[in-house]
Amino acid sequence: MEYTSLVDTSLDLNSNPSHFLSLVPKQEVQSSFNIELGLKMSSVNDQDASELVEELNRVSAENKKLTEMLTVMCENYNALQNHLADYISKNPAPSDSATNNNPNKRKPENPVNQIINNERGNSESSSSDEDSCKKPRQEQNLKAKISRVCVRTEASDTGLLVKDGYQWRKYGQKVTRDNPSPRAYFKCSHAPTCPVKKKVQRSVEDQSILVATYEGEHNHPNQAKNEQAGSCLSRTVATTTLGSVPCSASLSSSGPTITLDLTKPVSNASDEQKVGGNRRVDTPEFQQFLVDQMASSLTKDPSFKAALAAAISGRMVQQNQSQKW
DNA sequence: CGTCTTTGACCGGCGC
DNA sequence: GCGCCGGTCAAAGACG
Repeated sequence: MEYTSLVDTSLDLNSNPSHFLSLVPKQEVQSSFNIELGLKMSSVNDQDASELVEELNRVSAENKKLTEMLTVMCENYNALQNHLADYISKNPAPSDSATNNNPNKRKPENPVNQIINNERGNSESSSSDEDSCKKPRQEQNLKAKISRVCVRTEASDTGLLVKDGYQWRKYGQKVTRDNPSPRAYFKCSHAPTCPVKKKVQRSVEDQSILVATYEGEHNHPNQAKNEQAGSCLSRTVATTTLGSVPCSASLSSSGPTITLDLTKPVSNASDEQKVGGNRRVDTPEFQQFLVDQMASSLTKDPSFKAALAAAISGRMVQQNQSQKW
């Protein structure tokens, strides 16, 4: 099975930010404009007054337009949610026995090659998961959730830290056979109360990508999540799995960018998504599937929306200021 | 001084 | 039974 870089699906939000303005909460939009207008009031004179009034009208009209777009967005979101619910009910997750055909063969596999989607609860979705190969079925059933997250880091960043809002305690590090990069083992700092563990290892193919494998579910609130979600995204790039598709959002100096990482094959993708072992990403059906997956996953993640909204609103202010000065 | 990280040792599962 | 391998433990050191 060969997966290469199949298609560049990067969505550069800079190209036309107004398309995404509907994602920005109304309050944020208003506050951004208020800040901008407040700054201008300090240097106002009579000649500028009419221009300011004119701009205020323009901004108000734009704000109204944005509100309408937001309403439409919310309606689309609800429709998507309903669509997703229908889809899940009609397409239940495949059972272990259906996919785990060769449980005893230990194959050297690249962890990045298995992006496991747990959003729909199909936690043990793939025979390719190295853990599932070795553990008794009973134990597999006990594992509440196993998910895999890819995080792109700066090339200079040699650490194995994946900021996800939770606190982790490192308890081990190993060099595995299939990857020269060491694998770090973390337990949730709330252990033993919280049973969640995670493994972090660099991708064989791309050393700048950290692959974090989470086992279990946190039984406590993520206290730092709200504070860290934004900083985490802006620091480097946060990547998650959108449905079965790995996706990353970066808020760099050049602006917000969402990237679908299709260089990483998907383990639990249904077979109908593959033809002869290769994904047919060029088909309209598959692209629609990607869009659906992206939309549903993005709209589900409040921290992602918050970070995205903050980035876009910041960008708007930046653009308006650059136009004015 | 308490907490966290590092790292070698140890353990258990698996294949031969 | 033996060796390989991934996962975990725990002592020692680093750090604030």
